[in-house]
Amino acid sequence: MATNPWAAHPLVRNLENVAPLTDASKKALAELAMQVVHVEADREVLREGDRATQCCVVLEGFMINYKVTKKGERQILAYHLPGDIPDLQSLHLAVLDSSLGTVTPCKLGFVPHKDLWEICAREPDVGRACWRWTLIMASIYREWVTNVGQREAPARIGHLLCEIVVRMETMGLAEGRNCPLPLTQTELADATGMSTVHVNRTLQELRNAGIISWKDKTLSILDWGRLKRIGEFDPGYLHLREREEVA
Amino acid sequence: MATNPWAAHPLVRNLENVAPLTDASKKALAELAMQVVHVEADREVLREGDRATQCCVVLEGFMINYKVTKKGERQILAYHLPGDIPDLQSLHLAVLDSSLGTVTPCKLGFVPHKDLWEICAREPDVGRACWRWTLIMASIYREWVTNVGQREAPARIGHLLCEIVVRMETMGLAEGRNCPLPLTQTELADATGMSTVHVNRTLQELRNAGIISWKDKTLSILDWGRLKRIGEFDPGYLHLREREEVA
DNA sequence: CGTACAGTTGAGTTTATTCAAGAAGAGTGG
DNA sequence: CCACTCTTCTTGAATAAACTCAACTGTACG
Repeated sequence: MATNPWAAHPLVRNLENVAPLTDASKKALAELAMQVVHVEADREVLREGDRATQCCVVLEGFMINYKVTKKGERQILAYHLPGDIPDLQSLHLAVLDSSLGTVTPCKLGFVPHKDLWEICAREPDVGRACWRWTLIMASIYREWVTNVGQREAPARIGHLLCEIVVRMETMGLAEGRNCPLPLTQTELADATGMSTVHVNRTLQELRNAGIISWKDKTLSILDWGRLKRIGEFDPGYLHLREREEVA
Repeated sequence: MATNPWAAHPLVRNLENVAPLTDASKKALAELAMQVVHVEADREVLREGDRATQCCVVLEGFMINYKVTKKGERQILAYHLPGDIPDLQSLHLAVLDSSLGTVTPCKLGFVPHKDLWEICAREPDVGRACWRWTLIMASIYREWVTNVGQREAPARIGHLLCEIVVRMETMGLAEGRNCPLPLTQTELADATGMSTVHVNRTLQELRNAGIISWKDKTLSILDWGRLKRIGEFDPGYLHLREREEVA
């Protein structure tokens, strides 16, 4: 399978991680017609309230899903890596309930809903993978509610860092415990519901304890065991290794 | 449609709110074979880590979905009303990432995954409604992340109360702005990530301001406009009125 | 009448926030 | 290469929000 040319396509690679796909499905996914657009860093791509008729596939770069409160505070809801379809739910929920933006410069592919409906109907395993992917996202949201609702600062930051590293590794974007982390402390703050000042001080604690290092947009986990413990991180909610166990 | 005998079935009623169903689908849903079980209040029905081979339909009563942290704190992730299938995601994610429990005494119906797969394959509109329902739940989680992450105490409580009232009304369980609320302040605290003491004081603020009253397990919204404003509540994320607009 | 649980209150403490200012980089144009 | 700007990161100090602890009230129920 890995020798197939389609396997290199980020979308194929991502959905294959979610559920097994037939060769026909992989081919069809890789050959989906996309309108490719390059977007610079820190741009809003879709806004809460917009009505979608197409989906956005991340081909290169790092995106975020977020809401803005009445008081102007931003809550980041998810990070999206290449291969993700951040607005896949718009297939069924046409009106967006959150916004989508770039963190780094991104290469995006837009696919009409119609084409996605067709491929889901023609290749049932693609439909299954898509549904399953949205369910995994829901599971991640549940974990985030818990993170923000119950854990204190070091655990919140620790948990988030663990999640990012694991997801990066799954997509082959991280080696060992080193991983690109093109985020600002402000973005970490908006994801964990903390002030930037507090994030800064919490990161210093983790650094001074020799648990992480983070410079030049690269995060290194120096003591994975301790970070996991501090962040109460158990990767079960990512549902990574259940593929073969499900019908 | 409302005159059909199946329309009274809570499951039919709920899924019909989510997406349009054919008469054949409604009949099939209402006739699903269920193992009916009565469970008393405050019981754990499914535990995080369990492996599911069936789904749980709420027929009567009030359930919660929750996680317990290493430190023993509980985070409530969702409230479930009659007609809900709180663990519908287990169709694709066999290992549960959160627990399920009763708040009030409940009547539950258990349906094997196999039967649900069959009905989804046979009646595509049921499959669509199920997927859409899980996506609406994901949208609610996104709103909760924002609620817990960004809003301060009065807004958190206000927002949660607004959501519960609206969802109750949608299921025909609330009249006007009065609504059964069989929760303790502790359960409100575990849903909003606050201490019970702080919930208590925040509720008193809302009561003293003449915005709500809450006694005998019944919540009354005395000033809906003000509660909405305090809670920054915009029901768009519940995706209630998009049915006809989606393919 | 006693027990259990939910709700309430007060006081002290902790955690995190806000505000403000300075240091360190990265990128730009002269 | 330097000066300039912009953003990010860092630090200190005052403030505010929320938590913990502990006691006490009320109510339901056997």
